[in-house]
Amino acid sequence: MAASLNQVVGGEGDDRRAQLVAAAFRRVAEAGFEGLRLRQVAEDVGIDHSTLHHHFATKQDLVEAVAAHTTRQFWGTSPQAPDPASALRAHLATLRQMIVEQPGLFVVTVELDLRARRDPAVAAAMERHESGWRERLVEILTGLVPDPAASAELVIAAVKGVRLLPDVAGRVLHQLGEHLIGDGRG
Amino acid sequence: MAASLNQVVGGEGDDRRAQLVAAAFRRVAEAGFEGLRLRQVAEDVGIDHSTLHHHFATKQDLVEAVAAHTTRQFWGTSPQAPDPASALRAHLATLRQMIVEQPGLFVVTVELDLRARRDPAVAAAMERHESGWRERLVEILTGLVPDPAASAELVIAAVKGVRLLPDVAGRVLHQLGEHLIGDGRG
Amino acid sequence: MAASLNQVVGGEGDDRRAQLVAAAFRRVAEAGFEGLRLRQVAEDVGIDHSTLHHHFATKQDLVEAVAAHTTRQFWGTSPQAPDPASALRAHLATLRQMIVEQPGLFVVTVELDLRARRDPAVAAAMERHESGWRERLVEILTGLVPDPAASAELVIAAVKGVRLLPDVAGRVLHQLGEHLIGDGRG
Amino acid sequence: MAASLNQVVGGEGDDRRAQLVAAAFRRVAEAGFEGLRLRQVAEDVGIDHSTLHHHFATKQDLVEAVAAHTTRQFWGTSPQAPDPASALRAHLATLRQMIVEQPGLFVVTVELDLRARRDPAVAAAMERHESGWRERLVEILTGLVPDPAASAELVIAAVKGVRLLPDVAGRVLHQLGEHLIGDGRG
DNA sequence: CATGAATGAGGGTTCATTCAT
DNA sequence: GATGAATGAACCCTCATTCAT
Repeated sequence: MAASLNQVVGGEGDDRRAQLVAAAFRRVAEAGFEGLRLRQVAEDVGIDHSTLHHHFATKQDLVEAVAAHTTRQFWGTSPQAPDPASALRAHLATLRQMIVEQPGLFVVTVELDLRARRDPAVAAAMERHESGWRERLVEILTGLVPDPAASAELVIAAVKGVRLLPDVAGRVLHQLGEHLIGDGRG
Repeated sequence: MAASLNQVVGGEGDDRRAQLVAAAFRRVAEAGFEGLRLRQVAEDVGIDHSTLHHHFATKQDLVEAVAAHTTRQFWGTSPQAPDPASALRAHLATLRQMIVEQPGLFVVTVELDLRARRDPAVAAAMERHESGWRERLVEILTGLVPDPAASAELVIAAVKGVRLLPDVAGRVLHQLGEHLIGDGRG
Repeated sequence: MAASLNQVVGGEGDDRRAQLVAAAFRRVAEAGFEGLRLRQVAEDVGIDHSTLHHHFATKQDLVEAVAAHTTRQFWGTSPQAPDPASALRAHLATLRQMIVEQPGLFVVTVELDLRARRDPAVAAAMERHESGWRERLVEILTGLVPDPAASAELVIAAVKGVRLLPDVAGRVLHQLGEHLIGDGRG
Repeated sequence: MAASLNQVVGGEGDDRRAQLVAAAFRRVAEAGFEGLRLRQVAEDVGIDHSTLHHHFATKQDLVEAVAAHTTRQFWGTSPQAPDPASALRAHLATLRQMIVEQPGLFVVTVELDLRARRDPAVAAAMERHESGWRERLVEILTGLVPDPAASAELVIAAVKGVRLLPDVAGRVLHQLGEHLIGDGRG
């Protein structure tokens, strides 16, 4: 009774693992993996730092959970669009909005891209994430541009290039979209 | 004369600094700032780790020197081109070649972009570097595209987005270039 | 009857204790008290490490149980011999056989001897064990050697000295036995 | 000047490594390898615990130094004797005296014997030590007993068996000596 | 300019133990 | 009796930095 009430009311005890991952994510967004300290993560959640090891045996485990948690935040909702052009516009608009509203998410993504170079587990997570994104883009771009695969790569590159710059993301992605859409007309 | 004299007489000290910066640069390229260890840098150069502090009082000083050394490697040679289109093509070709041939340079650049978020000195260096690049791009794009400033931003974004991917850099940058050049005609 | 009933009804708990002691004994034989981990012991038995504390409130309790379990393995069977000489030979042969066949038992004994220096409970257990052994030896040696007490001490020392060396145990104990038996004759 | 004076007067700065090994040795004698703590060792010497790592990169290095330091304390002086019998008596008397006067030395030896089972470096040190001892014993026993090799093994066993018992060491070793010497007469 | 000893803060990790369920 | 979350002390080790030589 008390337990179920606790779950319903507070929900705080929901999942310590999730809390820890969220806290770690926040720390990485602020200080990078370079500045990720297990003691701080535990403190953020309000538990002893040794208790963290009860949920994540090693720091690496937590890092991998952060990678999964980060990539999971993409493509939660897939908006349906009547035509390829508006689908692309919607896609880019969503990304621009995410870049503006959740800058930390993209900071962590860059951190993960960098870490992937020395961390096979993270590399696998990022490749899975990126290939999903690529497929989605190719799907959208098919029928809109002559070479969907190449254009998808261009879109990915442009987004990656403005990930850390909310101020220019809108302009750049809009321009890119119009370029691609206009291209189909030519 | 003065330069060569400088190298002969007291230049060894400066040489050491350059050696240390180069070694640190290499370490960052391999292991990130997260994996940068002063002891290793000193050992790479063949001096005691205490001696390193005679050349760089603090680790931060070395990091800033790495930032300067990194940005300095761009735009060493500015190829002259008869017309804007070939100037842009040359610019992108140069970048593609650098990405392929000096991947470490771009890894460090991403590391610096990330570190710039928490390190004002690095931030200043990167902004200086990037505004120089932007100006150069605007110069090239003027007369070629309707909105040189916006297109420069797009180019920068695309390059940043493929910095870590030598395999797709060529395709993406080529496609972008043709887009921009073709756009001017329409 | 009572015994079998005990096993059926409430004996499982006692079984668990025995299992835990046996597992702890094995761990000490392999890794020493230095490497004794309650979690591993519990895991070896197939229970949660918290549950172990229901059977042994503290690690010290388990250690003392291991000491008791270890000393209990000696002198289970007392072979009857027609004369003192063959009694001594049988005693030494039994020990040699145990050293060869159950090396772990003697490793733990050495561990216990060492721990006894800082652990009064273990010290008491070992003293009890050793005085029983000594009495038995004096009994055997009486009528065989001039100073049974001193010779018993010599036998104990020699056995302790080859406890960890199954390869030389046979030779050494045999030689010692013949020395003692021959001595009586002279 | 000050430095040489310091060396002459206090001698304390003589060798930090030696001081640390001595302190570690003392700790092992008291608390076993199980209770060896680098922080305490450093504190005993009066330096920060991190400084200890400047002299011994890892705990294992210190342990190996302790093993070397321990075995080095044996056979420092080799007393010359006119005949084998008195040579054996002198050898055993020396050992008995060491056991009585330096009990810690033998406690550490037992600890090392035990650790040798899981530590190849320590095992090598102990084997070297023991084979040296064995050779010396064989040399002494040759001409005194029929089977010097076997008797050497018996002596080693007996000594090992009384290492931890200063009270009985004298009696046991004396009896053993007379046994061996008397044996030659028969 | 170079060295090696020393520092101290802090890192991840381990482990026996406790407690609510 | 059994579990899993939590604790806190302690562990070995790392690293940038300082200082006397």
